[in-house]
Amino acid sequence: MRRRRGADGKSTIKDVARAAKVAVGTVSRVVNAHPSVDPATRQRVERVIARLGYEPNAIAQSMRTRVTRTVGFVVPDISNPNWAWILGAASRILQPRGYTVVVASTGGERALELDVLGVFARRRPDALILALDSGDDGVLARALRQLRMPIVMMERELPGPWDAVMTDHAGGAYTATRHLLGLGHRRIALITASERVRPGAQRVQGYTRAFADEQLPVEPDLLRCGSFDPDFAFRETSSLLSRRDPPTAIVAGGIQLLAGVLRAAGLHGAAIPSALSVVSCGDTDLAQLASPPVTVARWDVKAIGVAAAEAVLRRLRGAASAAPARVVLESELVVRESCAPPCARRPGRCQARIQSP
Amino acid sequence: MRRRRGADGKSTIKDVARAAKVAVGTVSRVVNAHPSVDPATRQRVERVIARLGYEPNAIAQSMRTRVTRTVGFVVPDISNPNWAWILGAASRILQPRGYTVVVASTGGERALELDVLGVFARRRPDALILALDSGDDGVLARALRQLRMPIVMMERELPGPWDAVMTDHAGGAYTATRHLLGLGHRRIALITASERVRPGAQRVQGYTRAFADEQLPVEPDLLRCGSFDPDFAFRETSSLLSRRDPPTAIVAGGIQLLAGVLRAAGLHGAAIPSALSVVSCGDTDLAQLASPPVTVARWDVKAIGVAAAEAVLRRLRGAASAAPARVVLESELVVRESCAPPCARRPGRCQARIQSP
DNA sequence: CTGAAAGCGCTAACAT
DNA sequence: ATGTTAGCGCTTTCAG
Repeated sequence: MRRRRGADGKSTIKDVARAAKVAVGTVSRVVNAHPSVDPATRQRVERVIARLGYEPNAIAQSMRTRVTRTVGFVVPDISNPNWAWILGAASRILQPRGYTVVVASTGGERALELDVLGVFARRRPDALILALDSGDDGVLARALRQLRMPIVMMERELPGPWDAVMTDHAGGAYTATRHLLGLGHRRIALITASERVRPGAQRVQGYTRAFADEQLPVEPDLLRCGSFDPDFAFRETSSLLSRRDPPTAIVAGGIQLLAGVLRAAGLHGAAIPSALSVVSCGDTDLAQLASPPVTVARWDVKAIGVAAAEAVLRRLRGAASAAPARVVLESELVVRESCAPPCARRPGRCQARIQSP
Repeated sequence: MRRRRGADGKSTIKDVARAAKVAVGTVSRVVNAHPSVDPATRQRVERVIARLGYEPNAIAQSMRTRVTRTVGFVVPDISNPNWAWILGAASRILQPRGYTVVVASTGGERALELDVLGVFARRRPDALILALDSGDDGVLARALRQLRMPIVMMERELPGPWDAVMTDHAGGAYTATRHLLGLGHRRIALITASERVRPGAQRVQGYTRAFADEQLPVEPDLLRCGSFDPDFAFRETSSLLSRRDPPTAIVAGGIQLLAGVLRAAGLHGAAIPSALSVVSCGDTDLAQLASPPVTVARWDVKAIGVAAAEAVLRRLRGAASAAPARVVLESELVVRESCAPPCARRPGRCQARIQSP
């Protein structure tokens, strides 16, 4: 079986054309399902394609057409289940439409974020879905604009002409805090991400508003903003529980933080909810199956991915210059058993069973 | 500032050459850090590049050089934390080396797997890291071979000339089962993935071997192979606990399965470990923080990603035709508090505290 | 050290 | 309906 092939051993459109005794244009037409091809010719070409195992070279196609049918996905850490779920949801929509997802993690570090934008400037995906962490001094926004491709921001607020999909984390933290306030708690700690990233800032805002509503003061030391790392939550919880007047309740302001809070609470022997009430922002197996099950402010994580993918498709289908869309997902409180009224004496140490009559 | 640009508004190597008054070849040389460029010329070109915001078009580069600096990553479900961790670990190695990871989920469905392989046949990544689920009738293996690129299989055993990295799940299940057997359990259930995928098959094998070692018979109905979906574990656990002679212990043979097992056990009021002992294959926050903490057979999930990435790099660095490497990671038992000797009477219902002297 | 030119594999006119 | 051909943007000889 004679056939000439490219250096990598794959046959090219030329090989097919030669073997089928047609011009390359014709092969291109059958590959792209162009209507004006004689059925007989089409069949002959298709047979040759099958015989040679010809696969159109997407690189060459992209070079010609200037579209890669590729969507970049940039997040701080793709190992984080939050982003993994979102990626999964987005790719479940994009993949069947012929788009391939190209991922990159930034570690939330500015330098890497810039690097990654550079990579995508060179690779020319058709669109970008991203969550950038480093604050904006205009450099990032400019870099994004230079990309000249549809961009969808996730859970972040970087001013610019791009679509954005996010969760009302302020609302989530607000409801969580109110719930605790309503139970009679006053020393409520909030552990969450740095205020420089939207979810962190939003939660602080919701928390603060809940206190303001009751005309109650916020104690600054009870606000622990730093990162989404469970170890951060562990350290902060330990530190909080070691205070002379430990908080009677903690809001874990991030999907991954609950694990750190529970671990530290366990180590400190702080019984939940008798000695310490806990609310988590973000529902997980852990929140549902912990003892007791943890009250959470939950939202539809995957919906972020779905909305982002749909925004991308909308742009790519021609609404390229429509006004930036902005979708905000609601957060809802699910009351479980991790919250109780605060213990009056020996705050943070009391044992509910012992104290009850 | 005059400058001609491509249709997408990006300047090309030609624009740079024109503006710097050099030939495109020279621009190419400075971009690729070729040594033989006069320093003065280099500087002039670099300035123009900065001024025009020129970014080499990776598509065109790939077309010429036939390398994409891209690695495909194919798994059943990228939302699954197991794969997300592995992807994270792999990309943490690949990204700094200039490789971009392209992901695709297959849902474990044959048709999609074939689709995805087709996509990658066209996109021409430099290598592929994958976990295929559908059994092999030779079609898949042939498709992979036609790809003519380095391939690394993860957690799967598909015969062929590719590297493989996997975990000794048989060993994990064996140790877990022995542990239970040693405690005196005899009716031990195993819930795991379908036997058609390696982790499922391996766990059944380890479990069976543990019984064989003790010359004990395996009761087939206690083997529940089906999927890695927590809902599957939930259903099977419910079904098992509804038996007239429910198992006294359950091995959750998959990282995600523990959640389903615990949920069902909770609903059935089966206290752990007094009424039901539980071992999980795969360590998680849930296993560590459940009450009681769950004994697990654990292994280093990320190491799979690291090993896969390293295998890819090794091939890409020239060891293209070395014999297929095969790395097997060990699994280790971490005893926590979810296992106790089986309850003698009223199996599956007794309360440990009531029975102890 | 630098310029000129030949393609990489494909699509999309433009002819016929 | 099909053949021909001009590039897409880049790298890489090959001359000079």
